[in-house]
Amino acid sequence: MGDNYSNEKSYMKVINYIKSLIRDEKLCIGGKLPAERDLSEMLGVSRNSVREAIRTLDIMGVISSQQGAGNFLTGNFENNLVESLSMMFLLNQINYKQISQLRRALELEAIMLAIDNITEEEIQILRQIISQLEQETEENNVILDKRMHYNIALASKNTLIINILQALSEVLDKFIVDLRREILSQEDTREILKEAHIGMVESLIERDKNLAYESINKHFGVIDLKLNRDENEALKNKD
Amino acid sequence: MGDNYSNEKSYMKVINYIKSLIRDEKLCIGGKLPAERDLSEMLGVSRNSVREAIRTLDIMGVISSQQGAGNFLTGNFENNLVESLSMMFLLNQINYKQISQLRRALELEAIMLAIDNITEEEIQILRQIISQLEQETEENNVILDKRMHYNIALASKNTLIINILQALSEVLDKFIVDLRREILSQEDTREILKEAHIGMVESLIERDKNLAYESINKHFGVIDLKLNRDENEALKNKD
DNA sequence: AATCCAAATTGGTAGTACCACTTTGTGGCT
DNA sequence: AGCCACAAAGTGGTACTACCAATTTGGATT
Repeated sequence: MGDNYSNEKSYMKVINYIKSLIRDEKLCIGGKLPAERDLSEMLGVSRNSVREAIRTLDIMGVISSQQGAGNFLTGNFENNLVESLSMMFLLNQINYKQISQLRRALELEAIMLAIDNITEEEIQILRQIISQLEQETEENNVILDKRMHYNIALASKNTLIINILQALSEVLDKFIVDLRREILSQEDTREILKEAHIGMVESLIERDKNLAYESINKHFGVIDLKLNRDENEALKNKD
Repeated sequence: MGDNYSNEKSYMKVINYIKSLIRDEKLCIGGKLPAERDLSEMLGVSRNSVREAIRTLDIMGVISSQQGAGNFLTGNFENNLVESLSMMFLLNQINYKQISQLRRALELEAIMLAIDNITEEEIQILRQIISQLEQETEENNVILDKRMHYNIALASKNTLIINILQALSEVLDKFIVDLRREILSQEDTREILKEAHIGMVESLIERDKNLAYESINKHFGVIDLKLNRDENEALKNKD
């Protein structure tokens, strides 16, 4: 009966209000939200509820809080993805293999889009990274590796894919330092990986989608090999 | 100086504590979290802070709150993704095209994985959906379309990809009902889409990755066409 | 043994008070 | 006039209390 609409949770009122501010362009990125006490009064909810909403938007990456200054609309979503993926990991809902498969799909799409959209400057950056790969310290290789993938993603010009790839990279850093290090420390796999990387950059220079496809395959072939071996060992340990 | 480590925000203490419960397997999916008042006392923080943490985990999809009963560990992450993507939309950080590109990448990976992993039962389900596509009501087509994509995703056995695709589908539903309806209401595009769908199922039956690739291309070719046309019209309207 | 109702439990919300940090503005100094 | 310092105001961070609303629990009644 009583359609009094008050079933809406208080903190949702706040979130929806902030959404409406964004929609009506009364609030833009970088802008400052009304003070918590003001929001509280305006919407007729307690400051607790306001803060629950703010905290939520904070974790989502929509806003960032600065004590003493205010809450500001930002729009950094990578961190949110990292948190979510970490949680999925913790809950055993995903494993390395699934992340690797997702990453493979996105890297492939990214490089294909990059071939269509990359600029001359972006190619220069990649050329430079590749040439630096020659003076290989193990430590440097990890950094250069990440920088290369990141720059290819950037060239795709797809914010969403860039963000997700970045988040995946961070999660992998957090959970499988060992695997990355192992791959890079072995002569043979490192060599294949290097070939794959060079192939990827080459494909961007030549706008060669077939080469891109092959290179991505080569790249993730190495990783899958390791993952499958780890999986088998895990199974053996169960006996 | 004062490395007193108390810089950690109170609500982060709570989140980390819950994470540790999960890590130590003292808390499993479906399990009930300690009561808010207990958490508050245990960790030496106010109930406010506990609630900010709980709310955050709630929005992330990690837990779900039931008034009077308790907070329970769930692990439904789709909703979180939907919220985040909606926000990115609102903030104009992403557009239809980028979502479509991401979806294309995931659909492709999903069908490739499905070819390797699909079971006989899952194929039967898809066969049935395809045959139902013949008796085409516009309304039904939308539903069947979604069901088909979802079942292919399921067959990939990659939770992460399944979740993201599901989230993308919901976001698209929320924001571009018109586009979907338009594509399905036009004789020519609908026909191509149907061919693509049949091709996708066919490729799963025959374990034919080339056909899968072609079919995905055909499928998203239709969508991209519409998107590009919309984009051009938007540009024209700027004059 | 099954049912029902009251009490305890637990999440949802409001309000107040105070701390910590930042911004602002005012007054005094050069 | 311009600069600096310091006080005041503004704002997020946290704690505590009180009460409401829904669920669960457990004992009394049948």
